[in-house]
Amino acid sequence: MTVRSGHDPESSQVMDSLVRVSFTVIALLSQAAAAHDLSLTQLRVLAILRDREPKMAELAQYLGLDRSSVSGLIDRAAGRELVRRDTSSDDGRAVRVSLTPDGRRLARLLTDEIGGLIRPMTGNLSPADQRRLSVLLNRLID
Amino acid sequence: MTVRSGHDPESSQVMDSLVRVSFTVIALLSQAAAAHDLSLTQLRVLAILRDREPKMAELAQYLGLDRSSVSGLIDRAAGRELVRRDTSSDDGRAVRVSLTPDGRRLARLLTDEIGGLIRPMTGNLSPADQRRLSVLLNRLID
DNA sequence: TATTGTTATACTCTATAACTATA
DNA sequence: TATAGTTATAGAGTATAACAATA
Repeated sequence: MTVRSGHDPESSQVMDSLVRVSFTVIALLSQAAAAHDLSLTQLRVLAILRDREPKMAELAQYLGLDRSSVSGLIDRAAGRELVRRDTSSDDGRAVRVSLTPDGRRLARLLTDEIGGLIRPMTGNLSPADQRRLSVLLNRLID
Repeated sequence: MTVRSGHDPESSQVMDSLVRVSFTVIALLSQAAAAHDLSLTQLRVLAILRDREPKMAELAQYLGLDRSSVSGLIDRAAGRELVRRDTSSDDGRAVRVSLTPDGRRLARLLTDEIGGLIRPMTGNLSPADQRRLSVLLNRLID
């Protein structure tokens, strides 16, 4: 995936390295997920639910997916006992999703394994360069 | 997607920003592809074929997919006249894949549109910082 | 026999449209 | 009526296994 477009060479080069690194990182995440028979999307579900117990519509919002797609995702995750559906007490229509103990354990394990996969890349940099990279990356998304 | 693991804080922070930026970049690429009714994988196919005319097995290698999956991908891309299959002259079993003129036009257009989507992010950085970021990112993957 | 590519099959992911139940 | 969620359906992406053609 090369991004060439008739602009400043700095701009093209940084876009190019960004895209290449992004594909690499996402491939590592997918690999970690696949090792536990999870898709990248299911990995995202577990990551989101680590810090939240959203309603279905909120989860769909986080994931950027249609509510109907999330129904299927949660069906399959619940079938594996990774997540649980609870009907809301205040709104009889709403369904709140949360991690089961198994789901939380797997989420933690995945976090560690992903760290192990990415660290070989970042380990090429000195701690100071890691800080610099982190600052520059954060300025891209803040 | 947060990567926490009991190591140096620099290491965790850079991994975290890497993952977040990677998701953002991949989402932009998917968005650019979707605007032309392409999946991220089909976008990758077009990008790979810009510089190569691989055999099916080689293309599968580049994509990291099974040959059977690539058969379907190329079926659909060929159905849209974006790519062409040619039987190899030297090996009667092999099939060589290449972009059609339409495919090449679309690949070029996508390159420009992706640049337009990513530049707002990188535009926050000075040319000097862009160079620094590029150097640091390249050290992750070289 | 081994390799290249395709096909058959099955499953996940995703969206759209139609539906149920609740507000 | 409007909203939350599910279901039905369809299509893309993916892998595994079985196959035909060629080496």
